[in-house]
Amino acid sequence: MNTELPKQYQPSEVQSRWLDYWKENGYFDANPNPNKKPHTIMIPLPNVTGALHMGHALNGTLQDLITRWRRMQGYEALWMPGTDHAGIATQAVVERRMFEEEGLTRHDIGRDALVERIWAWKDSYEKRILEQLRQLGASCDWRRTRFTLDETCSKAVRRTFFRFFKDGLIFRGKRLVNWDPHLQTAVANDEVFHEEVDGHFWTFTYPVVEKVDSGESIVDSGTATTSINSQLSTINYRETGEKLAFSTTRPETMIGDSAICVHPTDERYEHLVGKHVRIPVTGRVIPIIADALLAKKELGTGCVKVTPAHDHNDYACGLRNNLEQINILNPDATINEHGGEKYQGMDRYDCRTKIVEDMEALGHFVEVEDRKIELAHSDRSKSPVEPYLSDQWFVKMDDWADGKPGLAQSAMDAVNDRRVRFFPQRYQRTYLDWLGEKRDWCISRQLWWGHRIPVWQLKWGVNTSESSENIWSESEVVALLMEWISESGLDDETEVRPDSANETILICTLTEDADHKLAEFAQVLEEADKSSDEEYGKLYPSGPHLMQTVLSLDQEEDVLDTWFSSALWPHATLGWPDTENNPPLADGSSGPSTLDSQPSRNEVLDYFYPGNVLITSRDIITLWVARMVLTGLYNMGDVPFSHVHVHPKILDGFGQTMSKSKGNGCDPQDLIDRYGTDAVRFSIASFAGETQDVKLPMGYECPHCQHVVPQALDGKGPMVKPETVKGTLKGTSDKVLMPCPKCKKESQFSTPQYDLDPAQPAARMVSERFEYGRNFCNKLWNAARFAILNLEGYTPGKIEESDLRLEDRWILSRLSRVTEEVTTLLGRYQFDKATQAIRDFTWNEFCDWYLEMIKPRLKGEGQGARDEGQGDSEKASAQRVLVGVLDGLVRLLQPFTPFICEELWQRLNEVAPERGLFEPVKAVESVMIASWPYDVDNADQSLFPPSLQDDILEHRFSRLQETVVAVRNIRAVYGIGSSVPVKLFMKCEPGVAEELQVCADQFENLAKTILEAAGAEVDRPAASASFNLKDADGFVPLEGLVDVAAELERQKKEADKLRGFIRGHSGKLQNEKFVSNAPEKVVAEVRETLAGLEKQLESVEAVISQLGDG
RNA sequence: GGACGAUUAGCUCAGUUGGCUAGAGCGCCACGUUGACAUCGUGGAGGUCACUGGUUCAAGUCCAGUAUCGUCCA
Repeated sequence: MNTELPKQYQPSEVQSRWLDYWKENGYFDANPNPNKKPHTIMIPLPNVTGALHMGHALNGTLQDLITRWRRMQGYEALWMPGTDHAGIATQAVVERRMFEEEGLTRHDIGRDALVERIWAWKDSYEKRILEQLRQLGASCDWRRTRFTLDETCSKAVRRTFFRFFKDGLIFRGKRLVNWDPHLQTAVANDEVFHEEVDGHFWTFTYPVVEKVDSGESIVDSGTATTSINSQLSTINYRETGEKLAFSTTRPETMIGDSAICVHPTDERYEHLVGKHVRIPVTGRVIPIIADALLAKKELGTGCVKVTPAHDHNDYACGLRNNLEQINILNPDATINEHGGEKYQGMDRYDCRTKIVEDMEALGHFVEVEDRKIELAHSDRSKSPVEPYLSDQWFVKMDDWADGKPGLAQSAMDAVNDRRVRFFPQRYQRTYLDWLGEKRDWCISRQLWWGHRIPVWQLKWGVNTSESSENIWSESEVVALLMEWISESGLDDETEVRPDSANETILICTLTEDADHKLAEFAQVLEEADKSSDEEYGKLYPSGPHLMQTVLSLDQEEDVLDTWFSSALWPHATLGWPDTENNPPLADGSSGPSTLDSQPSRNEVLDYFYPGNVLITSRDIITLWVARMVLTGLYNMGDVPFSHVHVHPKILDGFGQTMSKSKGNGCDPQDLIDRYGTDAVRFSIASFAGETQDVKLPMGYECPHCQHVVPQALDGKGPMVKPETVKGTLKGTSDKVLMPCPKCKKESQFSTPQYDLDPAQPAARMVSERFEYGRNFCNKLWNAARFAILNLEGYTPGKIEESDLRLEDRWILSRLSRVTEEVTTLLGRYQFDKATQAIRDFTWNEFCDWYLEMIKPRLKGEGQGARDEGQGDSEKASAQRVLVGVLDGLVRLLQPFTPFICEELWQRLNEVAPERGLFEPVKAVESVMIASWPYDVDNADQSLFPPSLQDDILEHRFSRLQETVVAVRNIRAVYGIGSSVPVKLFMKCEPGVAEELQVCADQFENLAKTILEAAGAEVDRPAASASFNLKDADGFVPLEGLVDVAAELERQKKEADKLRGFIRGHSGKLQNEKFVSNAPEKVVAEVRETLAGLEKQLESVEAVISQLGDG
């Protein structure tokens, strides 16, 4: 490897080498270590639905940055990797693909076969996801990689559910859910999107009816015969002749109407409240109610129909007014028995048509208008969802009856008393507001992919038609069950609770073993010959009347909400609930132990829990973050992390969120291949500020001619595609070719909508914004290249104070500040500012000034060489400082750009294995394990301690910089080439003059300028251009070159500028109120500034008058 | 509908508790390539800080309202 560095940084060559090296040395591994403090980050587990996108790249970069930083700070830093089975999302994606490619539905192949296919999908994407993370340089402890359905996580899920169940926190209830009739599952709110569709807005009437006195005969009004268990069904009604008009977009729901609602203050209907109407198509009679929240006077007729079982607002209204909830749909969205003979079995949309016809025929149709309707769609199946009343399982979030804080409150308390802190802080509000509602958590999903709800239901009923007198009571069944459980040795693994409302006994199981035994039991119950006393006698040893009782035992079909398992991530991954053994590693072992004897406790859990920071995006603060905190408190008695950093979202160039369906997503690998991992990481870190989301204009680079085709919106909606592609892409599965506007050749283009054909040329995604990072890496590379080229003859050695020249002291002062600043900024998760601080230092200070200034010394041509023949020692000290600074810089950058830093560290190890400012030592074998250059707890012991920081020196240096810039400016204005020497005269105080003289050699070096004279006695030479600083005036004689008129113009402009500032400042000082009200310090500052400005103006005016004379 | 955020140079963004001449990167213009880097260097142009009011000696910054955009929750 001892070859010269190439002129350009070539990332791909470097990356694979160091990934292997790090892995071989186990630098990513974290083990319990009593000599170090732990630092734990749990990855926001990516879904195995698909490959990682830019959001993941951002998320991963920041976590890796913090992990690498903490590792260098001496923490035992664990970054726990893993993936989420993502229930609905993954099942849907597999089902969709299966249907598209083979025309099969899940019902065609069955539960086991589908689950098998999903596992295959999971295996393939998990592999891809983990590889993507590796390519990003993620320093996860890969041995500990977890998956939410693996054995370790499953145990945690079962234990948690079991504990919830035992504590009475699990219950079953009916809730209005978003029902996806296509997938036949409930869909979470966040899995629903709204889309405008063409619809109709019908207006109908219901006839008002009144009770018929008992005994009076009924005239043509029907009875509420179809009503369900309503007392109304036994009462007769007749029409009063009045009609109530209302509008609806879903006429079929009138089958399930429970009321008509008006506003309480609506005078038009005041007299009708409390009366009834009849639903013409079913004949059912329902009340007219008043509800201020549901009805709006000014909207339409002011009347609305209320269908509590099929509309979210109506549901709430139904609860407020104690209305009946009438479910009218089957799971496939056909009408159920409440439709009666006329409608039962019809699809909801067919029924809608039929009802409209019937209403019209019955004379209750008023009008219809076309209207755009916001319709909820399932994100997974893309089909409309129906609000639907169904049986679901819940976790109770509310407080206990005795006022003890419940799960939600405990998680709120943790944030309120700052055990968990949000960065930026404003996000804690999202968390607290959401938890504050204390809504019960619906944890059941009607899916096949996931953790099956570990509950069995035991039902009992009558065996024969003979007599039900002797049927067992609930307590008798429970007693029998308990006896069986005890005999089976399942006392600790099951929990039994009667669910009287559903005439069911619930049995929660903790283990698979218990499930097996219950399954066997169920089998026996099913097969038992109910007529054989002998058989039954074995089963049910007690009681002679069992022949009348039949038992059935079924396992719950639903699976748990994905968030149930991910809520446990922070402790489940560490092996909880096993508190006695370390969690298994990938190789099956339990990893190194700090205990000599056989471990008797789970050290990994003890050591790494609670974690330190969760780094995530804001859209899962509620669904995930809040639930991790509450399960952590519930299971572990402690919060899962003390900080939550919420980073920005990545948007496309049009400010839209990236998504697969919009086609604007981007595989980070495209960018990594194009710009290099470090460049991508550095750029991403620079984007990660506190307020703004990240807008990324993207383009596609033509593989033939490298022309970049920008992304464009498709003109109608949010779809994004290369601007040369005509037409819409939505719903297309054919691969679309993109013509290049420049070379006219076609290529595929990178899109999340389908996989590229690797055999064909493809236009990959590019974005100018990543050139920021690429250019920076190249700059750093070349700075290091320069240093290494100039280290010939380097010897390690302590740097004496007397060896340090102005630029050395300055760069050390600056580096000390920057290391301190970056440390502070990272501690606050201000990645954008940290990145900028490092870039500015590297580019604008280290490269632009320091490297330029030491070039003469490195060549043995410094001032010392000329004046005193000290060339060798000057060179040696320059090399030592250079190596020291570069060493520090590489350390500082390692968390941001690990690959280039490792490469440079290794190169440095070859040419300067021993280095360090004050005590040169042999450098460690990898920058990953080098120490962080700023020690927070012990600043004085830092590599670049604060004692190096020197305000006065930095001020002196600024003057040098300003002088050089001013001379360069004059060169540019007068078109004097940089190789033509010029002379410089500086008029200033003697002290300043002395300081200028000290760095005279640098004027020559940096600006090819000879400092002829400096001091108070200096006069403006004739025919010179001039400039002025705060404490000095500079003159550059330009014999023959100076254009008097132009120079006069330049100086007058300068004078005008100064006068403007002076006006502003003196205005302030003349303002009585300012002088009396503003703080003394501010007033003094203004005075001082004004004095300086006036002095400068004086100088400029002197020059102007001379020019005028000349 | 509620909460939060944003609106500053052509583009993407910084701008601390109000306080000296509002900054950066990219892009643009001019000049510059015999050894660190053209993924570069030097210099420069470019901003009524969305709008309207208010508070203040002083507002990009604080307050109120308006407009537009975004996110989350309903």
